[in-house]
Amino acid sequence: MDRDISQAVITRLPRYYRYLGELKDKGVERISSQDLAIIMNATASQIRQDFNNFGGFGQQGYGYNVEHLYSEIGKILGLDMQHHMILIGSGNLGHCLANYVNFEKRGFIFEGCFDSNPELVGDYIRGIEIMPMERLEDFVRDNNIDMAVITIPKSGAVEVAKRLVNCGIKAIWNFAHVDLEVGDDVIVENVHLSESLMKLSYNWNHSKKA
Amino acid sequence: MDRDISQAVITRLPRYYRYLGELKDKGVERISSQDLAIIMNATASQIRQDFNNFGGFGQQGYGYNVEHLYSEIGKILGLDMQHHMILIGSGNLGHCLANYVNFEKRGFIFEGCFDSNPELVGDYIRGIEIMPMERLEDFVRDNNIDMAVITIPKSGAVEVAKRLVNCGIKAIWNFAHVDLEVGDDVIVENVHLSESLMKLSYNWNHSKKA
DNA sequence: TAGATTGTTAATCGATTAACAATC
DNA sequence: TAGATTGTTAATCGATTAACAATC
Repeated sequence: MDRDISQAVITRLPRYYRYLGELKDKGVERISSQDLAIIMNATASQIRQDFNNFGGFGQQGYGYNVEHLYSEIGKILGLDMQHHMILIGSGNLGHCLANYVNFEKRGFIFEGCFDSNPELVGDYIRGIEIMPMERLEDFVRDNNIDMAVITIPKSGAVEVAKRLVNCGIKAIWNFAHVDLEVGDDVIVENVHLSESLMKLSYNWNHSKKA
Repeated sequence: MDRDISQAVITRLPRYYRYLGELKDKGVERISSQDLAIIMNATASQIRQDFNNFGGFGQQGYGYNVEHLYSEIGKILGLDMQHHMILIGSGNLGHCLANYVNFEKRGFIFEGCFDSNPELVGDYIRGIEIMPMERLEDFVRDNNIDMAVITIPKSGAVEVAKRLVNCGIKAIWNFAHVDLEVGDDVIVENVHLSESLMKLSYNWNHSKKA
């Protein structure tokens, strides 16, 4: 159905979702693209174009029904489905992600955690058992895992990604500072924190001179 | 000097920096835009355009000297300077960031940490003292702090950002899931983890149907 | 010198914004 | 019905890619 939507649009969807959720919580029933544009600091034109990639959610002369639009965007993002996830690496970052209660609310459920450090094996993070890396393949197969989160250092990440792909994982949320080489049928979403910090550094340095 | 470089270019700089660092570590002396393009999965044309935003780093018939280019991009990104940072929030995410040894190597130094939970005050994260929020303004002024990292929940983030701006902070690395409202002279770099995860979710859902 | 490869201009492509007819 | 606001087409803007003259 909705093939070849640009990543620029996809990147904006969660932000729409957030603002619509806030409006919904405030009890706002309907909103025009113009008013939403003001709140979100965007253009009404872009908002209408973005939404129309997925079908007509609005009504002429009325605007958009907040609750309906919110729920539709949620579905587009796949938030109406359950995602069974595993965590590779149980360091601070892994802990932090496992503790994000909001993830679970949105259908992202951590089913297991793996760590190469034998001393941590057997511990629990928020009810999730830490297992040895050897158990990875079996666990993925037995528990219908469809997403993996890589929070280990870059040195081990490429190898782990290969194993994940080999046992059928199709989505990887990668926090290791490498570009993972996977096939076209595997989706990788990178969070490169140090690159984000360098970007801040650049913009800070260069704004001072303006 | 180098005004109005597009954010698309800036976003790519840290990635160039990473690949050039790896080449340097491997002992590679020079590289052409063509070869770099292959390694990085980009186009030679884009690479040359990007570099030329900042001046001519290459030489016709030769290519680019890896070590020189690496060091120049580092300077452009401000990695040759020290950044004095504070951490707002000492949860798992704060811990994880404070423990990134590579940040310190690149000149990003955590000087202090603040938490509203009185039970944590007085503890240390990697040698950094956790202080009560009341001490924020004084500490910033006395220690030449120029960057702040917000790792507290969204509910408190807007208020804290205001206080940071009021005491002169010009760069905020924001992990709270809100858009901070700050003046034009303050740089905010957002890391919205849940939006990143939703994007992964979208792409995963929609790739299956292809 | 000849070959290689940059720096840079021109062409293309894609994304954003503007405009307006359709319609609630 | 008249006013409001969408859905959508057309215009603009910006970013990427291609081409090539300059030059090491």
